Amino acid sequence: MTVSPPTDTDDVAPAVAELETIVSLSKRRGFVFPSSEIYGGINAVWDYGPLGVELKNNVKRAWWKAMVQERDDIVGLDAGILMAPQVWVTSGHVAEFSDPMVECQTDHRRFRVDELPGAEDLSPKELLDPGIVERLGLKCPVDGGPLSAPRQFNLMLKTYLGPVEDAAAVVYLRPETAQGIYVNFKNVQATSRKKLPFGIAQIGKAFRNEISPGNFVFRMREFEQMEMQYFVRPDAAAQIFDEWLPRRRAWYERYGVTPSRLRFREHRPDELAHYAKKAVDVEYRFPFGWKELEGIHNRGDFDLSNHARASGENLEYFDPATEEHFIPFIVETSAGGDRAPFTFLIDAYREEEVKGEKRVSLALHPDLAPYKVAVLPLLKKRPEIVSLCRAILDDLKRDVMAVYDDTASIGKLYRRQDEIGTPWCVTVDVDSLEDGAVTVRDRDSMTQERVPVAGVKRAILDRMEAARQ
RNA sequence: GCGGAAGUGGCUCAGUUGGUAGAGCAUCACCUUGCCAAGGUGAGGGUCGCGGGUUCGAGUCCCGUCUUCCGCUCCA
Repeated sequence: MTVSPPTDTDDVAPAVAELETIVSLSKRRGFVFPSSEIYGGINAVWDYGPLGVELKNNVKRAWWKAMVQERDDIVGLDAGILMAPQVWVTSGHVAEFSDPMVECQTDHRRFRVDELPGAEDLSPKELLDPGIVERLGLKCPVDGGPLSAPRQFNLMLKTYLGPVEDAAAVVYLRPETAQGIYVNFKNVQATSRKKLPFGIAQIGKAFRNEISPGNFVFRMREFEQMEMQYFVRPDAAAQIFDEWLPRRRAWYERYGVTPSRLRFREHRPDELAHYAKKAVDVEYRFPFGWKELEGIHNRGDFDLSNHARASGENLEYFDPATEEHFIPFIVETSAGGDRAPFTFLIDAYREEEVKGEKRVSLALHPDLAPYKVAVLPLLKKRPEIVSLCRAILDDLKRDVMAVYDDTASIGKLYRRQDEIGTPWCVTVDVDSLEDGAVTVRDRDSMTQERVPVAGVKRAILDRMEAARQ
């Protein structure tokens, strides 16, 4: 599998819009708000508004559909955010996510103490010794400047389990959802009776004390992951890894992301995470550069072997075909549950000039759009028209997200729906009262079609089905 | 965490040498219009991020703090 070279200057596919434009639209129309805004906000946490939660739920549903519903080799799981503390020792996160670091006083670069020349063999206690810098004469490896005393950086969030704040009850908020899948491997395999290769899918919150959060919802301290852990024979891992790359890229394209704004990037050996044998990112051309949307990793037997060793449980799989016992390898696809909706939102953004006015529309895939259809009266003064609208709306609502609006002229009502990505509008006019038909207007083609009132829902559902082809 | 910039109605911004806040758009009501952001009248909405200080008086000056953006560092 060939992947693109890791450059950030590759600009064959410029971003759709400035980040501020997207943030502004999100706030204005109720997709995303800063958390706790009336108190000045809280760093790196964002809240989804009425439209945002619909978009995000639709994205999660689309992912689940592709992973679980449409495949018979993957099953779902919803594990707890809180786990036994030992899980994070075994996973390597306690060691890898927690580093004593020093900062250069002159150029403000930061370094892990255990990577400084002369400090490689220090014990964990010595690494945090406030006098260690002076005692060993440590200097900034870049400019030779003086270094601060070591400080502990811990990327995992902690809380207390139980009513008493006792050190013994400290637990972590999971920094990744994957471990919930690994510790349930035996339970899921036994009850689902799946044979290798098979996968476990999970969507849920994870928490990290990011050093540099930012870029809107791109890097948050509380975020959602959509992960699928695929358990395979060790000798099949490399090939199965390669098969997942195009599959995952195709998923983004299936829901409308422009192909030229997607690329693969393979991690260099020196940037691999502590658990990974091989890693390829699916990247998107965000307004702030090419950034990771999703990581596809070959984790080998790192996780299951360590959990087997630390817990004493036998986590081997018995292959009835070859009568072998072995620890499966894991190929994971780990997608951002906030980055994905963010990407679909950005890539759907359209701007055009109409009579000197800027017209904004979101070309969201119908499966992702917050509302599938808006029911609009051409003339709200006629009570028969409004009540016909209501009847049509009530019928549509039983199957799809639908909305009614009559607080502006018809042109403006259309524009509002365009701006939030509603693919279809149903318009009731005076003629509807005579001929029993209404207008169905399509956002992207700007075409209109007369449809009998009794066939409106069928027409919308047919269009949704057609959009999935 | 360091350096730089910025925080004024939902959004985008103006606010002159300090004299207790405005515009456009948006929202709502009524009138008008009746298939792609038309027009008119009116209304609601801001203790100017937060706290403190200087001053007779602070959106304007000073200090602190929080948040956002850019760069560095780090990271999925």
